[in-house]
Formats: sequence, C-alpha cells, structure tokens
Amino acid sequence: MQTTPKPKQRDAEATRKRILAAAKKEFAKSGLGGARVDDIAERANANKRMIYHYFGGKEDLFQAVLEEAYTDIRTAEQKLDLDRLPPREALETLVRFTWDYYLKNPEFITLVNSENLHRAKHLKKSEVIPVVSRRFVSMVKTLLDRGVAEGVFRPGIDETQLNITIAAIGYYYLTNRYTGAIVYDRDLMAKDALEQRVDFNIDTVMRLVCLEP
Amino acid sequence: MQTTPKPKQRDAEATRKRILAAAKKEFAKSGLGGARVDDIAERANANKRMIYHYFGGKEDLFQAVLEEAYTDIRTAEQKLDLDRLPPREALETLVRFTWDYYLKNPEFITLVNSENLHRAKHLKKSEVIPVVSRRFVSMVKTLLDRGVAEGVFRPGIDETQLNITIAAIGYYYLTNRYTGAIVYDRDLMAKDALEQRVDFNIDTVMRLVCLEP
Amino acid sequence: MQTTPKPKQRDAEATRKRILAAAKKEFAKSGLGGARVDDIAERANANKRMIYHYFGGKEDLFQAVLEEAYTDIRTAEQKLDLDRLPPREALETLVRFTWDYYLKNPEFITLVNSENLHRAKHLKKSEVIPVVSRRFVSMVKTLLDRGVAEGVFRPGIDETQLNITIAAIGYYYLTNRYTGAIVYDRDLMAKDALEQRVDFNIDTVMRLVCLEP
Amino acid sequence: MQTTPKPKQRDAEATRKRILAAAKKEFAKSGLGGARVDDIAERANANKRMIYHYFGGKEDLFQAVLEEAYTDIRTAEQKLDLDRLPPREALETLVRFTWDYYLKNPEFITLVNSENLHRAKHLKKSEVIPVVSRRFVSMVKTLLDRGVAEGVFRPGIDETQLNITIAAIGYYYLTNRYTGAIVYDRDLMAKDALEQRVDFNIDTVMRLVCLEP
DNA sequence: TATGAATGAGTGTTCATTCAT
DNA sequence: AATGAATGAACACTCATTCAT
Repeated sequence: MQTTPKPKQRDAEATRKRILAAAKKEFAKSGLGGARVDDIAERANANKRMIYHYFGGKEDLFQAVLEEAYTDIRTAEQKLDLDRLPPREALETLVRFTWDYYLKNPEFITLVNSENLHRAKHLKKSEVIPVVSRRFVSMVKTLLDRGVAEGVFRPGIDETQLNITIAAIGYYYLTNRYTGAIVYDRDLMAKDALEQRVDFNIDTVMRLVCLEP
Repeated sequence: MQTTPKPKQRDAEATRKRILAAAKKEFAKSGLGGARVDDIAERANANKRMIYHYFGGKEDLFQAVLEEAYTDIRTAEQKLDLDRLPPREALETLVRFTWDYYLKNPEFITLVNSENLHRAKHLKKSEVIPVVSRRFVSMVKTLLDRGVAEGVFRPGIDETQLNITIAAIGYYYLTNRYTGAIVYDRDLMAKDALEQRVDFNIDTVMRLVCLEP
Repeated sequence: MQTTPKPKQRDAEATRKRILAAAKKEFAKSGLGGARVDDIAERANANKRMIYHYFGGKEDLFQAVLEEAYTDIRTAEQKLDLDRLPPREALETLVRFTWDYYLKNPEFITLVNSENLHRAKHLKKSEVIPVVSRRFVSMVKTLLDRGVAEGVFRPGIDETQLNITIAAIGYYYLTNRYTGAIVYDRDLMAKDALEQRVDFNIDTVMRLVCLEP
Repeated sequence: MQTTPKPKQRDAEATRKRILAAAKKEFAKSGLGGARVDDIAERANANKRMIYHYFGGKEDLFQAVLEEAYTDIRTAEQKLDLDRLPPREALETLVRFTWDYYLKNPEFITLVNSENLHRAKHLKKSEVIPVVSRRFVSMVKTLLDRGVAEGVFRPGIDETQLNITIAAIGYYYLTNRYTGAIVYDRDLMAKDALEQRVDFNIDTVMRLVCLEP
C-alpha cells in the first residue's frame, strides 16, 4: 500500500491530516464497513492508536472524512463565481464542473454511496453539512431566477430537482461504470466516452432548462 | 428478524429459493461485506451449511443474487412490449417503468452499488448477464430508430447515453435519498415528492429526445 | 496453564461444562476484569468462539459461573439436613461446614469479591439466585426458632445478622490471608492455624447464640 | 469525573498528593487491574507522565496508595489511646472504631481486597507495613492482658484471632453489601441496618471476650 | 439433505508506557 | 517540572468457512 511519508516527528496537525487523507482513500476504496483501521493507520504512516486519539473511533473518522469531502465540493462550487457569467454559460459551467469534480475526485462518490448505505447516520450528526448545503442550493436558485428574469430559462423549474438531475447524470455514469461496462459492453472510461458523456449531459440540461436550447 | 416459514422438510428447490430471497434482502441492507452469512441463514430459516451446499460460498451467493436481480428487471422491461406503442408513449412508459421498478425493488439499487464497489467482480464472471443486457439495449435502440423514422425523435441520439440517463435520474434520486434529505432539507420520499420527481424525469427525457416536446 | 482434556469430539454439553469450569478458575484467579477470554478457552481446551456461542460473552459467562457457584454452596448447605440434629450440634455443623466449604472452594470467595467490586451487577440479573437464597435464609431461621423453643438459644437473634457473622469470620480470614500473613506476621494457612481458627469461630458463634455456652 | 483543582503551578509535593488521592479513588473503584492510568491522571488534574515521574509506574503507585491506606488506619487506631479507658470500654471503642472507619473509608476495604487478589505482592515489598502492623497488634495484646489482669476478660484469647474477628464482622458486611443485598433481600446500607449491625458486632465481641457480658 | 459444533484468522478498540520538547 | 504525541502489545469479540454426524 502507498504510504504518505512522515515529514517531521511530533507534528500533531500533520499526523491528523495524514490520517484523514489515508482514511478518505480507504473508505472510498472499501466503504465504511470494508475499510480496515489497520490499513488506514499504515497508509497514514501513523500509529493506529492515534486514530482513536484524534478522532475517537472508526465511525467518527468516517464522519470527519465525509464532512471534509462535502465541504471541499461545496467550496469549489462557490469558487465558480457563477454570478459573473450570463445564465446559460453559468449553467453549462456548473454541469461541466460537477462532471469534472466527480471525475477528479472519485472518492466523493464512493463516500456518499457508503453513507447512503448507512442511511446518512453520520451526516445527520454533522453540524457543518447543513450550513454548506444551504449556500449551495441558494446559489443554484439565484442562477435559475436570474435566467428566468433575463428570459433565457423556462420559469417554474425547481432548483432541487435540477440540482439532483445535474448530479445524477454525472454521478450515476461514474459510480456504475463497472457494471455499466458489462451491461453496455463498452469502455465507459475511455477518453472519447468521457467527452461524449459530458457533452450529452450538458445538452440534456440545456434542453431541460433553456427556452431556446 | 423476519423469517420465511419452512414449508416442508427436504425440499431442495424451496430451500434454495428461501436462501436466495434472504440473501437479496441482507445484501441489499448491508452490502456484500456487511451482510452476515449467519443472518442470511437465519432469515432463510435454513442451515448455514446449506448456503455452501447450494451456492459454494458468500460471494457465489452474491453473484447468484445479482444475476437474479438483473434478470428480473430485464424480464420486466421486455414485458413492457414497447413495440406496440407509439414512440413517445413507449419512451414515457419506459421512463416511468424504470422509476417504478427502482421504487418497488429498492434492493436492486443497493445490490448494484455494492457490485460497483467491488468493481463488477461478480458480474464479470456471469454468463447470463451479457445475454439479457444485449436484449435490453437493442430494445431501446429499436425504439429510438422507430421514433426517428416516424419523425418524432431527434436523430443521432446514442441509445447507451439515453439508457444511462433514464436510469440515472431515477436511480440517483433514490440511492442518495438519505444524504439528499439532509443536503436539500426535504423529505424526498413523501408521496408528492415522488410524483413530482417522476414527472420531472419524464419531462427531462422528452425534451432530450423528442423534436417537439 | 493446566488444561482439561477434551474427552470426545463434538459433545456440546461437555464443551459447555469445560468452559464453565475453566472460567471459574480463571475468574477466581484474576477477577472478572483480569481474566482473559483466551486463557479460559485454552484452559477449557475449547475454541474461543465457543464461549460466545454458548454464553454470549465474557460477562454472561461470568454470570453463569457466579450462578453455579451460589447454587453449589446453597445445595451443599441443604444437604446438611440440620433439622435432624439438636440445635447446638446443628449450629456447630453449620459454622464448621461454612468454614470447610470456603477452604475447599476458594474460588467461591474470589468470585463473590469480584462481583461485589462490580456492585452485584450480574447477580441482579439472575433469576435463580433469589430462589436459592430464600431457602438458605429460612433454613437458618428455622434452626434459630427451634433452638429458642427448646430453651438453648437466646431469643431475639436476627437470622440475617447471624448468617453474615458466620460467613464473615471464615470468609474474611481466608480472603485476606495474604495481607493478613504480613500484618500478623504468621502463616495463616498452616494446618494448626486453620484448626485454631475454626475452633475460635465455633466458640464465637456459640457464645453469641447459646444461653449456656 | 471529579477533579481536584490545581492550586499553583510547579508544586511538586502538591502534584504528588493529588495523584495519590486520585489513585486511591480509582483503585478503590475499579481495583488495580481495572483502574486506568489516564483516569487517575485526569482526576488528579495532572499529566500522565507525572505518575511515572513520581511513582515509577502503575503498580508502584498502587503500592504507595496501599501503604498510605494502612498507615492511615493504624495511625487512627493509635489515636484512640485505649490505655486511658477501662478494658471493656476500650474493647467496645475498638470495635466501634473499626466499623466506623470502614464505613467512612470504603476505599480501604476495596484496596485490601484488590491486594489480596494479587496475593499481597505489593505489601510484601513494603518496609513500612510491618512496622505499623506490629504496633497495632501489640496495642490489642496489651488491652487483652490488662482485661485479664483486671478480671474482666477471659484468659487465653489470642490477640490475632480477636483482631481478625473484629475486622471480619465489619469488613465482610460492608465489602459484600451488594451481593448481600440480593441474598438477604434487604437494604444493608439503610441507617437502621447499619446501627443494628454495629450493635450486633459489639455484642458478639463482648460475649466472646468478657467474663460477664 | 440437513444439522450445529468447531475453527483460525482477523476486527475495532484499549492499555500502560515512553519519547521529544 | 511539566506536557501531550506516539507506541506496540493485548483485549474482547466476530467472521466465513469446514467438520462430524
């Protein structure tokens, strides 16, 4: 297993971060139940005992990983600064960003799947998730309102339904790429396949939202 | 735990079916790694040894469950008999069916997620999956061609991309309903929410595929 | 560690008994917290897993051991058949029996100490203990009443206080024999020391209970 | 957990005392094996490292606690100044004191039990215990001799047997109060129960020792 | 076909203790 | 003197699987 080097000794914050990063990878690879505390410690180049020292236990560590994962994507979305773009460009930017983010951060998808297998038990306990989520939803709501006001978006589109659809068409393709490769007998991760998919998704959303696609 | 009654003694086929049904529930609830062989045996009202007798082991049992799950949905799709309907009705029927099937068979989604966590390891070994999959893909391909020929569908739509999108917009909503409830601060499983979603999905697909939505 | 031979293979009841006997020794030697499940399994010549199979867990096993220990001493007391003896002989018999039992069954004392360290948590859950205890107390009560009626015992002696004192003067001597040996600078377990003690205890109780000691 | 305030920084002796007091409570609550070094440090409001600095280790700390506990009770006994009282009053005073001391210092009993579980391993290493013990035994011996000389005590009573009995009838009642409450189906720690017991104990000893009880 | 006892490798977690500052 | 990060051995307990009947 790939391990992160221990930069200096006795650096509490660094150890904590190494554990968190290692845990993200292991949880993404094997899920909450399948991940092994030993493996996380080994990958983090840390003593297993430190996991309990810093996080309390495996599930608390999983919650910390989840919170970080959600905070990261929500932060990146805010940085898109959609307000500066015309509605159509902003919408396309969001769809493409969502796709790219899932593609470059495959752990996010697996972590979310794992959390849903456990019925969002850990997310429910989180205090930070509702905060960042609200900001995200209102960002899209603002965009929709602006597009309607400017006469380019259809009115009456629910921002939650749209959010879910934008996520769904990228997320599903990637999370189910292994079974999908067999069912559709295709290499879904080939370069052209990925480009074809993101174009298809942008087209799907544009036709759904815009008055003149 | 709910157990299935043992109807008569020494009924080989019945025992096999009870085990399969129990395994589907347990695997759906906890994933491949999280499901317990003991629990499956208990739920099936069968001796644990029988699982090894009939299926070989936990992973073989999982493969059998998966194959059945895929065969079931593919069989149900064929029964839709889309050929008898005009293209637009056929397409809407397919979208609605997909949604309803996921809703009524929530195990399917969790099983597929679990299999993707394991990179389709078991599906790869299956001989029946490619057969039923091909039939499904060609069914949609036929529908698309028919719609184009009749001048109601846009030409050039890839049947795999469409299939994936139809699945995605239902599947994602349901598999991520627990985290979704928190992120969007809504009861995604309320009756109106479900109705609203299927309508939204049909609208999405119609706008994507039809020339005059 | 001394292990009990495994007489025949696949004898459920025998395995259960071997585990129970081994557990009694280990719990007596090290207390509930100090005893090791591995050591119990090894001593019982059984697989560790069997402990969980038959008893559920370490604490349940401890409770089973305790219940057996209490039932054993209470059963032995009933076999004294004090009713057939004149009151004074019966009383002396009881005091001597109590001493001898503690001496020959040193685990009993350590188990009870351990249970008291845990505030009788396990005894509280037991259903059998109250039953056998009541029978024991009423046995002594009957004896006291008979002695008073026959004019040989002082009236007004509380049977619980007497029971506790009879137990105390033997139990304390034996449970504290290690620190006692240092404090009193004597070998408290030498043959004469033991004989001297039981005589002293009988004398103590006789002077306490009888009208003419 | 209740912590002792840290009065000033860098007060070596105070830190040592806080640790000792905290250790006594934790060892009394959970025994030597069950007590946690972390908990002791936390309760003492001291750094865990200090325990090793001042005492060497957990077992050395336990020995220090034990030595203090024995020294305390022996010192308190000396303060009774039994020589100033007539023999019968002196004896009653001793019995009552022993009871009261156990009642007010319940840690003493649990510590002694714990030490006996470990076969007096730590007491054996102590140099102070034999000294204070000898003084205690000779105090009672002197009392017995005086009583005999004054014609109020029976001659020939062994001071060690008497000491053990005086301790036993109080100690056993209190250390086994949890199991006792279940066996005798009584609240052994109720105010009247305690008063009744000390009276019973004094009566027991008086009848044992005095010529005319 | 069916049963339930038995197994050994592993799980997350806890512990007393030591190291570096 | 004092701190808190770090360690490795152990701990109770669990698991899929096999054996004996």
